[in-house]
Amino acid sequence: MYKVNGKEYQCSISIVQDIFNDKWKLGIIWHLMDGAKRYKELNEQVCDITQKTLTIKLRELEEHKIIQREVFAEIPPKVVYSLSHIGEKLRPILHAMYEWGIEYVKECGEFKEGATCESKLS
Amino acid sequence: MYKVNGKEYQCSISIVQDIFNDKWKLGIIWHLMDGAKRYKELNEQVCDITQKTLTIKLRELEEHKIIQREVFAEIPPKVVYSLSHIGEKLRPILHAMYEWGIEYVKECGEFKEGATCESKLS
DNA sequence: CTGCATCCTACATGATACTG
DNA sequence: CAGTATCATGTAGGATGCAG
Repeated sequence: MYKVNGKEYQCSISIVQDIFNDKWKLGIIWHLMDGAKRYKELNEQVCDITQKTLTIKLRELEEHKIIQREVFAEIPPKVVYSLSHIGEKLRPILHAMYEWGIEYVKECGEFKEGATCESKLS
Repeated sequence: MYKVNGKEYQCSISIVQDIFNDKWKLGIIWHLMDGAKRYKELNEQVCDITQKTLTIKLRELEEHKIIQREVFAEIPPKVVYSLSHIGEKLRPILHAMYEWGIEYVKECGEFKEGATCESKLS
């Protein structure tokens, strides 16, 4: 039995399931793997996400301590988000997911030209 | 640009996001990593899932070719589910998620006795 | 630029009962 | 045993406008 963020889980895999059970968090983390980014950059790079949803998801990731939020006292405002220590440890998992996706397309789908999302496999 | 299962994706990571964006699929796959299992076994082992939802998720995983469904012509009925070739390739990813979950609890949560879900890290 | 406040809807999931 | 059939519900997410 594990207890995190006020919830109880039977298995550590269900923690991961629960945290990432939405449409956006993986994509946000994926883009933060480039390095720290501003709100607007994320808004542009995470395809089709609305401002409202981006804000909510960033807050959730921050509460879960997977990302950090840094505010600069400037005009106009500047806020930068980056992966935390534990967030950084997601990197190999996201890489593996990325590669699995490629494999999956090879077996079950089609590949088209013009993929816009570079691999981040530095 | 990728096209799988009738949908288009900008990035292979979004394929993975889309496929596993629900409350149950990771858990189902996790339990199938033990080996092939019957409907009832899954119903018991995937905590708190209802029959209706289990059926829906198994159908989706089958459509996506991540699991296989095998029917035995017996009375009473016997149906067995198992990971497909591409499904098997999720194994290291789930393992990594499991371990990340442990790390996450160490940093951000509490550990209690009585975790019921063995690690499957044979 | 970085948000928040509303309003709204679709869909994922749950509860329960039933069947070949 | 392995599912369907109904009914009900919460909430994630979208659209839009406003604010410091």
